[in-house]
Amino acid sequence: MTKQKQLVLDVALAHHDHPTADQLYLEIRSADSKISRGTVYRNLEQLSSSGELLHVKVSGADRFDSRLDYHYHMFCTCCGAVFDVPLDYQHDADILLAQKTGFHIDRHRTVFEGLCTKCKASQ
Amino acid sequence: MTKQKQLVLDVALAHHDHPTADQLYLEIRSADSKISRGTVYRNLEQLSSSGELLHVKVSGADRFDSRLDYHYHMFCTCCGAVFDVPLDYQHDADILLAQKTGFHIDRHRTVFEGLCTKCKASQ
DNA sequence: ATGGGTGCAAAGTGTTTGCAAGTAT
DNA sequence: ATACTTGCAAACACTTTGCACCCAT
Repeated sequence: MTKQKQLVLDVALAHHDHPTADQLYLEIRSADSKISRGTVYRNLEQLSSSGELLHVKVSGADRFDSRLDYHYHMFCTCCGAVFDVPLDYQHDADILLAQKTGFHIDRHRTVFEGLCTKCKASQ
Repeated sequence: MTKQKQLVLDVALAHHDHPTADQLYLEIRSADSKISRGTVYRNLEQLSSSGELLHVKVSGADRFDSRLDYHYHMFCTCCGAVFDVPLDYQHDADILLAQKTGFHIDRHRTVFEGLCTKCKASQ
C-alpha cells in the first residue's frame, strides 16, 4: 500500500456519490499535484478487484462506489447522476438462473433508468 | 429509411447473438463496401431510439439486440459472450422504486455476470 | 540489487462530429 | 430548392500500456 494507493482509496471512500475515475483523478490531483492518471486508474482497478471499492459499470464512464455490498443503481438519463437504490439485492435470481442455464453465476448488476427528482421537476 | 439504414437494420435483426456496433459495421461492410462507420453508428443509434432495435449497454462496447421486449442478459466474464436470460422482467421493481424515491423510472437493465457453460467446463 | 510502483506520454478502443458532396422529395 | 443522409477523416472520451526511473525492502 503506497501512499498514492492510500490516497486514491481515501478520496474514493470519502465519496457517497459515484464519481468516475477521471473525476477522482482530478480531485486527487489537488492533494498530490504529481500523481498521474495511470497511477489513479491502476490503483482504482486494483482496489476494486481486491474488494476495497466497488466498480459500478455504467455505459459511458465506469464509476466507483464506497458501498461494498451488492446493491442497485439508478442513472438519471437527464443529468447523468447515479444514485444508490433502496431495493434489496435479489440473490434468488442468481440461483434460479444458474439452475435454469447451467451457467456459473457470480452476481448481477441492475441499473434503473429514469429521471431524478430534480430533473423530473424541471421537465 | 435510406438503403443504408435498411441494411443496418437487416443485418442487426439477423443476429441472435449480441454484436457490438463495430462487429455489425464490419459485417455490413461486406455487403456494402462503401458504407462508413459513421453511418452505421448513426443508424444504430436512430434505430434503437425509435425502438426498432434494443441497445444493450454493457461496459466496454455497447451491443445491439433484435429482441425488443425488455429482458435481461448474461455476460460471460471469460469469453465476453452475451446471452439472453430466461427470467421475467420485474416491472414491480420499477413501480416500487418510483414509489420509494419519487424518481420517474422508465425501466431497468440487469446484466448477470459469470461463466457460460463452455467456459465453466474448461476451467 | 531487485522487484514492484510511479510519472509520463503515447497508443488503443469505441464512438461522435464537422463538413462537403450526394440524394430524395 | 430544400432538407436530410452519406462518406470521410479528424476529433473525442475514456482507459491502458511501454518504459525509464524511483523507492523500499
